[in-house]
Amino acid sequence: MFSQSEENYIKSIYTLSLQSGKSVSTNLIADKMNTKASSVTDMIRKLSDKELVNYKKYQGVSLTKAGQKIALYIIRKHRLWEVFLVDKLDFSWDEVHDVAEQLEHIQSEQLIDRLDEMLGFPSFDPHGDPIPNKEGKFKERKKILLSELPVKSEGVCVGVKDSSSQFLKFLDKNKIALGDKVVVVDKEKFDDSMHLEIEGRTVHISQKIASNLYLKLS
Amino acid sequence: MFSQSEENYIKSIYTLSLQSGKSVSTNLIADKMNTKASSVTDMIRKLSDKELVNYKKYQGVSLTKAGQKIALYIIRKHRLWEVFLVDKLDFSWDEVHDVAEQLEHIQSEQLIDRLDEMLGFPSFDPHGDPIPNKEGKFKERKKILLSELPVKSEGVCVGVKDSSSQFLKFLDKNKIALGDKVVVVDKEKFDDSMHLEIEGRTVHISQKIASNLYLKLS
DNA sequence: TTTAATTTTTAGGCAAGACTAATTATATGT
DNA sequence: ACATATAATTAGTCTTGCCTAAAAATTAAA
Repeated sequence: MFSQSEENYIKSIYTLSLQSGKSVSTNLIADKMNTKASSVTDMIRKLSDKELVNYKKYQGVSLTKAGQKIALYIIRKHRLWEVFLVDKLDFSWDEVHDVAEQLEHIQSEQLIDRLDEMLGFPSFDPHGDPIPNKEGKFKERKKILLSELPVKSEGVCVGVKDSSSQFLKFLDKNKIALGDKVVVVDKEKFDDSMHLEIEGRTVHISQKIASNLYLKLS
Repeated sequence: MFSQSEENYIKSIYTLSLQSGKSVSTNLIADKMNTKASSVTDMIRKLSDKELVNYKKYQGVSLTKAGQKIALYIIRKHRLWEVFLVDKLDFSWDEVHDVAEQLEHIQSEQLIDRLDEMLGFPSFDPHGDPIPNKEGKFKERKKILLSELPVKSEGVCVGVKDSSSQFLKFLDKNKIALGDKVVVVDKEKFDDSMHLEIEGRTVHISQKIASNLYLKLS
């Protein structure tokens, strides 16, 4: 139906749109995709011809309804494969991205439906990101960055903002996992680092860590 | 490492070599791959530069040791995915080929190792074809075409020669599956059709069917 | 063995997707 | 408002993988 390259552009435009809210610039896409602005312009014109993006020269792009539908389906596939790799093949959450990036392009609706079923129709992937259902709908969980929490408050770890291998490995090393209960014991005024109690243990983390961990209030 | 197209050529050359025994002609490859002889020549020169095939102009091609290793790894991946689809996702054996054709190109040794483990290190795929292990070794089962069996002999169904959807669906419809015990009750001199007893049931099949079913003697 | 038929290779081209360099719009600062 | 900086687009090229048509090599037939 669509080439891998087209799918990758659509996915990138989707995630960049989410972050910025409005239409996305050529350079931003080029940066994200490690390619050049001119290549982006080429592809955008192609996607525009197929009516997957709204595009006026020099005005940035946004996905059409059709484009969004495709984006959500690719994301669905990516995240389901991540769950599969972690739950069924014992990958750790920092190892799944590159493989899922390949698997997300496999074309077989039956495969994805069955996989979904086998995994018990999961709503979130191993990083806490929501998985669109067959209709493209998903429930965004009400979550807040740990760094935003005041002293004495508590919550449960439900996701990561940065899902780079470095960050995930750091969390593993410090035994911080999704589902863990977190209490904010104290905050340092000087560097905004935080003293926490995680599943009973005392932990001290930097502001940078705190601003990449999502909690749900409990 | 190698493009999908390169991998597909390598796989085709491998299977055609098995059948013919000797080096494979350009036209044969073109036929199998639904492409043109000139395209085959192009690709063969490319593979020859990478020392994956032995090639002298007008003399056909054969795989080098390196090429064989790659072929076996692709076949390993293809057949493991077929087992996965049938055993874990309840695909029927006539539905798996196209999806496995895509999945076989996913690059992740870890993925394949874990998949292999999850499936219990299977030795044969759903059609009875052997699965190479991590080192590329596999045991070819001693098997014989049902059509070669004399009256009164018996065996167990272990594989199919033709694995087209039509043939597999025919077998399903007639409740003939791998593992079934088969007794040759009688043979018609006129059309070489056979009267069988399969798992207790009486079945009458044409010569064409019999010459596409592999049995192991029991 | 010499010709005819077949197979294979070469030559030249096309589309997708990328790139560099040059050009044109838009945005910014004074 | 105007010059300049930045961003986006166009023009032209490259590689991969495919194609058609023509030429060359091999094989088969008389």
